[in-house]
Amino acid sequence: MLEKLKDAYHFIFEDELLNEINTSGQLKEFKAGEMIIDFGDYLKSMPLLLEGAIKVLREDSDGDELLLYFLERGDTCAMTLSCCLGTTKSEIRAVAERDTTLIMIPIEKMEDWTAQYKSWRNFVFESYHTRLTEMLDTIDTIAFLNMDERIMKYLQDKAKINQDEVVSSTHQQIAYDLHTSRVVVSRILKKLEIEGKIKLNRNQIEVLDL
Amino acid sequence: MLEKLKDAYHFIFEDELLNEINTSGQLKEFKAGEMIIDFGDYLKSMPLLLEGAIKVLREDSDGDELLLYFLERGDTCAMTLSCCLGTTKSEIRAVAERDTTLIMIPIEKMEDWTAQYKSWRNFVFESYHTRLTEMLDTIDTIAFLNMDERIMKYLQDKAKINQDEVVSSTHQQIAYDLHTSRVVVSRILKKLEIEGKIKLNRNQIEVLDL
DNA sequence: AAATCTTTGTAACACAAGTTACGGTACGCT
DNA sequence: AGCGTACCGTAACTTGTGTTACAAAGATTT
Repeated sequence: MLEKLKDAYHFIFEDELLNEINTSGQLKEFKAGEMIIDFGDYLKSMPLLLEGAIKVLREDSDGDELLLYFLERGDTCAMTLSCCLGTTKSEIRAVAERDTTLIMIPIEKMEDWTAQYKSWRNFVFESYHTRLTEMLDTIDTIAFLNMDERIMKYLQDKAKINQDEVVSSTHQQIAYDLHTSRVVVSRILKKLEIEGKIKLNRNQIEVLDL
Repeated sequence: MLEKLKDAYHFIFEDELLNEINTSGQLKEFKAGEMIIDFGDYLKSMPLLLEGAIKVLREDSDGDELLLYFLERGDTCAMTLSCCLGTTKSEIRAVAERDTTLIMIPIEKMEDWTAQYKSWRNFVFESYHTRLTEMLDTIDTIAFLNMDERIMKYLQDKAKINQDEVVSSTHQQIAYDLHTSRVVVSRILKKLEIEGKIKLNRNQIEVLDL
């Protein structure tokens, strides 16, 4: 574990802190598709992402979903972060986008480290900052783009996150993430294919325009 | 200034810190409608809200606006906060919603206080948390509500922020904030009036259903 | 009061996106 | 091979929202 940890975080944290994380953190693995956090969960530990990718979702009262953003190595879930501190319920759902390993840090440690390590404080602030920026981007996408553009952006993001220009999703799954209907997705995907931006196959979409 | 400061923040900060804020902070006043921060501004100080209210906007590449949220007494602009730390440009515009007084804190102080005062750290974390929550709410509103509901929510929020059930805005101003057109706003407002939820007058909308 | 400007109301139309419906095609299973 | 299921394509229609156009009502200036 220490190796993976150093691999991902040695730029950010000093050795002493890395060792602390190593001793008090707990390694957890999730298979692609597994749920990591659900709405309303109380969190007693904070996740640091070592490998893989996580997608973070929002849900409304009718159970309709909406993708917020993806998390990659080196990220932490800032929403979780603030939930930990406030011991409030989770406002989001987190699902493993692909096989993922993360370190769970007990929240008791967090306050100590915040007081003690400047690098930890910077990391926490940095995380909040990137998360806020990501949220702004999400808002821009929903508010200012039409569905064609949103789908294209979604595919590009997903290709990037999975480091694979072939996105393995059904039209229905995309529809859930973007809070629209399957028919709309199919229609627009076909249009994008005709425009030469993607190539369609069963369960697979090749993104040509990255 | 110290009085106002204590008035708004004595629950949160210890006396020592309040005194520090008092000596290094600078009082600023803005009239309703004045711009406080614009897109791309570099920030060399962080605002603490003493009195009044601020509205925070986002803008897309075409210059179209969208209201993100309102700030009240005791709030700070978490976007600004993270801009300060990263010394990056402002991603948002902040406009005085009504006459507003705030304290500008030089960013150099912030790091000292973060290391030194637990109450300051808590305040910063708390601010990030409420801001993220607010952003989630904004996303919910845009993604899951239709325009009727968005307008109603907007009016209720605005009435609350200004502590006045009469909202003094033109239809055009509302249209800008919600990123839609004046005609749409007029149409829906008329409908809401017929439903008995509001009462329309020139430049004024009385919110009956708070 | 006349002229002008701002704000609001309303109709008629355009268009993107959501819905319903149904057929076809690939895949897995027995 | 035959059957059932999941996935995809497409047409026809509805709905919500944006657009254009114009007129009327207040407010402001001259």
